[in-house]
Amino acid sequence: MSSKAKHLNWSEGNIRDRLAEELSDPSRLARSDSRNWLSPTAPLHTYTSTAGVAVGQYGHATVDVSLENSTSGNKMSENPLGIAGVLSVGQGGNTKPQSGPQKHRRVAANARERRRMHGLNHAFDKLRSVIPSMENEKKLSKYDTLQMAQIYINELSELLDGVVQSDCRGPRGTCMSQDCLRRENSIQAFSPDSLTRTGLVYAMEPSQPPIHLMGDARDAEDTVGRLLILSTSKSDFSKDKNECGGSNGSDGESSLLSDAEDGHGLTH
DNA sequence: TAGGCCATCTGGTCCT
DNA sequence: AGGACCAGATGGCCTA
Repeated sequence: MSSKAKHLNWSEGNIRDRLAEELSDPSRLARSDSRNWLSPTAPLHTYTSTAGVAVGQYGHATVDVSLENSTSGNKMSENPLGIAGVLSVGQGGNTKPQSGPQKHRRVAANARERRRMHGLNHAFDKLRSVIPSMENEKKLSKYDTLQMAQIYINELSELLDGVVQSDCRGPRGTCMSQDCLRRENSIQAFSPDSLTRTGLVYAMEPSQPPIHLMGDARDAEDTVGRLLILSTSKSDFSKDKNECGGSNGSDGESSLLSDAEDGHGLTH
């Protein structure tokens, strides 16, 4: 099994174990609170490039990477000409020569863009850190991270719904609106097609009818309980991703649109 | 060696 | 005007 496929070896038990772990230690939950991530008092983090080179320290919105220090593991920045030198060469190829002020603005814009992307990568790292995954595994790609997060969140929602339901089993009509809406959304993300898209296959008892839950009054817990998330081969995963419209979803708009049209794409 | 993933540069657009 | 955001282009690294 490939490393990526092993990443996808999620089971309900895996996720529930992870959740139980989180619940058993309130401090972990606090650390996992996304509101804390956005706190201006968040500690500085050292961003480490894929080559293991620290390229800057930043707390959210207070990133400060000087042009001189903004080297990274990427070979681009190892150009002896430095960042400014690369400018004249131009990544895009047909870069017009720029005069002093223009060049300075471009250099500043490049630095801002780098910081922005580093912040984005840091956010991805934070997201990866709260997603259950196999130990000593290769890092999830960005695309995989988003897919996994979606599944994880939906699973947590299901668990939460289970807890809430056991606590407040009132008259059917009283807790329908919000709760049921959320459950429908959760189940929607677990539809067979969405699992296939994320490289997960589903299995259910052969006697059970196909799952098309949107607008269906089928009991959520019963249905989710019949879902068994299995690992799949990387080739299947790649194929599915291709069918989804891109190798890594970087064609974003089109693939997301097609997902949305199907009714179970990434929720925005 | 091809394909996947990523970092970076770049120019355009939108927003404040 | 300047910054944030976005998508396209490019090239490097890694793996099957």
